[in-house]
Amino acid sequence: MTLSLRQRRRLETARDIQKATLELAISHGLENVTTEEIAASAGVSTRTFFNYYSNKEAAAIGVPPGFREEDKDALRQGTASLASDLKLFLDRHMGRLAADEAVLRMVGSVLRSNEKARGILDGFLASERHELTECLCARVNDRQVAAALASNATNATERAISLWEQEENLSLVAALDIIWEGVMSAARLLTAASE
Amino acid sequence: MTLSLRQRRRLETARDIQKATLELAISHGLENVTTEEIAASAGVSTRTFFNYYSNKEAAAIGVPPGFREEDKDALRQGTASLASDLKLFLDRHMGRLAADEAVLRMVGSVLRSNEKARGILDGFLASERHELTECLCARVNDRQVAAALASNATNATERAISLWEQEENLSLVAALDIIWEGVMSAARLLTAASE
DNA sequence: GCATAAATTGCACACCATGCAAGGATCTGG
DNA sequence: CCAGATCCTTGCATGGTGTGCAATTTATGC
Repeated sequence: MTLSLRQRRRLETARDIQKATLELAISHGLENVTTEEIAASAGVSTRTFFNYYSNKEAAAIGVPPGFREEDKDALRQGTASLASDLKLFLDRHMGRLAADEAVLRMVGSVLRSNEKARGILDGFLASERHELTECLCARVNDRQVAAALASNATNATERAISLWEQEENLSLVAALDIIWEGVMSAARLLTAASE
Repeated sequence: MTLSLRQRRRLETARDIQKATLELAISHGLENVTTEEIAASAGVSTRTFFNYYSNKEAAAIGVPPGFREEDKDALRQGTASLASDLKLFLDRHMGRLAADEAVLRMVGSVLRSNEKARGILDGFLASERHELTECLCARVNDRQVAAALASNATNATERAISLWEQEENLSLVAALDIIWEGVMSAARLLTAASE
């Protein structure tokens, strides 16, 4: 086995706490739930709750999946057009997010009403954006351009998730397709008749 | 006079509290400053502090200037290329932000280290993005494309501010020029050899 | 097994944020 | 200029948040 008993238990309680947080948040609203209630519902002491997460908003968000090294490598070394390589990268990442749709939907609901939670996620997204910028520097040789592309990409992901939340019967990857189409149209509009 | 004594005083104390918050945050870090200290420094009671702002992060951010109706009208009814009309719009907005550079710099410093503050600002930016999306719908007739353009625009503003914070001797509008160049290059790269 | 490291917990404490009610300042119309 | 309405400020009480510390229990590696 690759994980020790201690490590497995740690991951397990972390998940238990997040699960308890999200369930209580969905039924009563995160603002109206105390850390004490969450801890009790997860079967740990209040003090232990704070050993895992620094506050209830962080507990609700948990640890979102980051980019995979393999995917980043593929993007850096891709030989197709930048647009299609980038789309492929986002598709893979989105596929990973889709693995936990239930959690994603609950987290989204919390984010809509809680400022603090948004801030925590925003910090996480900022570091993802930075990571992607570094990665894209291997393709474009200009940091500002790489940053613009990375912003486009992470924004597209966010908007795709938001679209998926609104529309029933629309998968995450299908939502990303729609959003990406918009991104490409916007790029064409911006370049049209300029210069 | 257009404002009553009451209204003027209200604006004034709101500014006093923000000023006190930012000054204390700069010298000690917002985390290490209590609402009690801020209130005392602003010359009001703790209770009054909370009558103006719901927490110290909101007090630090204050009320950022939103988009002007005149600028939005100009964007909706613009006849030049979309890219240049949008750039003009952003330039005007940035000029307005530049009017209070000192505050902007202090707020930026707070945002870098405070999650809750980021979340509050992010909520504000989301509503600005939404506003801009509505506005752009008058130009592009497709909501997803408008949303992509609006994201590009607000992201460019954020990155321009961040660049301005890093580089000494670079004005806000000059920073926006650099960032915008990157946005346009990115758009060209995305459209190149695709389709 | 046994020493070591890590996890859990209770407790104390400072800080945050809100409701309520009393008192003071400002505004409005006569 | 004054009386009532309205808004603003404040103190107080209260419940929730988050951290430091020390004691106890539970894995781990030798």
